[in-house]
Amino acid sequence: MGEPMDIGKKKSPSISDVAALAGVSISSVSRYLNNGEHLTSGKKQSIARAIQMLDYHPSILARGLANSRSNTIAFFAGRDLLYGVVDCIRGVEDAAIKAGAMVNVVLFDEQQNFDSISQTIKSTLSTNPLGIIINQPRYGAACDEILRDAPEDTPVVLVGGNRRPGQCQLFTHDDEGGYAITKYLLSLGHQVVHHVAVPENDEAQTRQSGWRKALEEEGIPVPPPYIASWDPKDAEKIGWELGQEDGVTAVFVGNDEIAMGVMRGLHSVGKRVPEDISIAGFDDNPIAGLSIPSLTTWRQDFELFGAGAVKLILNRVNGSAEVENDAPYNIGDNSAQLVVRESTAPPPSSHGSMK
Amino acid sequence: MGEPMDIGKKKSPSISDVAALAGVSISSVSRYLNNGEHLTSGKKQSIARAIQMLDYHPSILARGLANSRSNTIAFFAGRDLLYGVVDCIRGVEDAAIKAGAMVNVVLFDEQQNFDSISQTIKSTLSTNPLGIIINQPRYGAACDEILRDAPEDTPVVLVGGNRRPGQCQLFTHDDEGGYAITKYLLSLGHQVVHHVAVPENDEAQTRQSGWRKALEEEGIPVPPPYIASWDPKDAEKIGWELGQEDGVTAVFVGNDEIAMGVMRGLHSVGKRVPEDISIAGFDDNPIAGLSIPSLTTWRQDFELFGAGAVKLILNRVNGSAEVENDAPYNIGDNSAQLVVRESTAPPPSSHGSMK
DNA sequence: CTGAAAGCGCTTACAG
DNA sequence: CTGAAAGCGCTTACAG
Repeated sequence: MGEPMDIGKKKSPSISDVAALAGVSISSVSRYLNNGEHLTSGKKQSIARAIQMLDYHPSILARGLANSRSNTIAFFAGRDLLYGVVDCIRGVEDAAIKAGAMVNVVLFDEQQNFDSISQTIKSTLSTNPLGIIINQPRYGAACDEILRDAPEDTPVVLVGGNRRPGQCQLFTHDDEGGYAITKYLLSLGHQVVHHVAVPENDEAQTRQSGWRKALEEEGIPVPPPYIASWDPKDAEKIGWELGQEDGVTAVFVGNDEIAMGVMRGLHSVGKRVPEDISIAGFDDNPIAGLSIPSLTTWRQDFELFGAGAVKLILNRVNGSAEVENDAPYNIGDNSAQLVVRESTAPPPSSHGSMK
Repeated sequence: MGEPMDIGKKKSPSISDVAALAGVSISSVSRYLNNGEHLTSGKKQSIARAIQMLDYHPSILARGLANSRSNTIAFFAGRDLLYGVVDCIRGVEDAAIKAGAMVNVVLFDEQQNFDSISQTIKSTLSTNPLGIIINQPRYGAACDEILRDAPEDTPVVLVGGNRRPGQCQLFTHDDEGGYAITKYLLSLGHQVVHHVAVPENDEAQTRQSGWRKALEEEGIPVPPPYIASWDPKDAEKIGWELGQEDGVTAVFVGNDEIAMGVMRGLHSVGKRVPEDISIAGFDDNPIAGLSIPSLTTWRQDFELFGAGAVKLILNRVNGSAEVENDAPYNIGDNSAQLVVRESTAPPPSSHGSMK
């Protein structure tokens, strides 16, 4: 009974197998696994050897049950997975794996009925996650639900989205980027910079607010921004309009894909980029380097972002709350920067200024 | 002792709370949860009500432990997440949620040392997943390891990648697509179609083999394909070369992003697309509609693909093996199709054929 | 149809 | 330092 040489190869070894092989109690193995304290080095060694020989891996399930704290980080995001989110997930996965944790990616369909979303959230939470990351919580209801259901001692980190007072929340450099890009365009000699905004709530810290600030600083009247949708066709239409408007020589577009759509619209009315009109995007989506012309844009390191969220969770779990809940937090300051490519240039010879 | 009115709001209710409230045994609640058989309708109702009132959700952890089968599907993919994989994940998530299952997305870094990957795999498997999906197993070692460690009764579905005999494996329509695109280009009047291949093993059923077949069918000598890397810069260089070669009027490129790189190279030597050279891509990446000119390409429904993988797993779990392990499987035949856009046209007036 | 009991694999006080 | 025991929340034979 309990011979270590079973033939049925697939039943994976449990902690009791290890204990038996090492000749110690289950408790000791557990201690070894968790911190290694209070153990004779002799026992330590034999346990280590047993684990080694058996190729033992603790059951995440059992641990989670016993601990009421599983070794998993729940990552929630909308199913549309806009650019940036994927990189963020990658950053989360990498950081989690390094810390020996798993990631549970949960995508909720923002169109879906709330009940279904709520079910998913509750099931996920029944997993006793170590911590929770919510990416770009644009869909308020789902975010609310998660926040409501999460146990009080489970750290939650929001990434992007509207500011939610009282929550630990990471922000991208949207405002800073919008400001920098606009400044750059002005420095090229443009009299004014127009803006095509991504569909988002007009909050204080956005690409749009950065653009606005840069203009106001120079005393330039702020033209009404165009509001794009996520549909590229709309972007084309906007480009088509912009191309026919007078005095437009520089446009800062809220993201790279929309910028490409705008360029198509411009092209359709015979405007050249950057000879006639300069275009700048945002994000540094890999495609920004592939368009003709390639796009000047603002790069952000979303992987670093995801990694940062994991770090915050781990810190909290370990008791050190590096960030106050009520203070938004910008991460990785050296990871964001202007990337100048082919789509921006000085304005066409500036005769005829309307001064 | 056991009053249902605890104030501490966050401790979520367990099956015993439900049993107590409903006035039945835990076993009965469990039966209700699992199939609803052998229960008086009276009991059923009171259990239902109790679940309702308590907002009870079974613990995935405990279920997984007790069942040696958790309600989770493990999805493995390389961390680079090439286009298509993200859509596939989405399809997997949707289908899983509909079936009441969770998805555990695990990204392994193909550069990483094998030990680390192996650890991650074993931890994931310790979760007793319902089934396993491995996306594009390009990194053989990781795939081998998963296959080795997976319990025999856990269904594994491979998505794409090199054919692994004996495994249940889903394939995209690469061969068919390559064939169709090449045929289309020939039908436009081009004498020959060149090919820029994505970096992949040259197996039987690829975009490249489809291209080859189409050419051979017409008795056209097959020119040596260019082999691209995943680096767009290389694609530009290839475009630059192609633009200077004689007699090149049509190029089928193995994926949309690389096609955009090729177009940049062509543009840099003054070749116009499609007036001088027709370009076709592959995948119907959203960016294919945004380039100037927009790309003719071959669309595949990767979401359907992911959903198909889930369906296969669920079928197996339920005992009905719809697909034989030793037969590769193409899914969703009506989901793949040629998409004609602006980048393809008849060849420039065909005087001077080298016949 | 239904309940008491054992077990899934671990952790955590509790006694040595 | 170390082990026996109870418990985490569920499921599954086993007896009614």
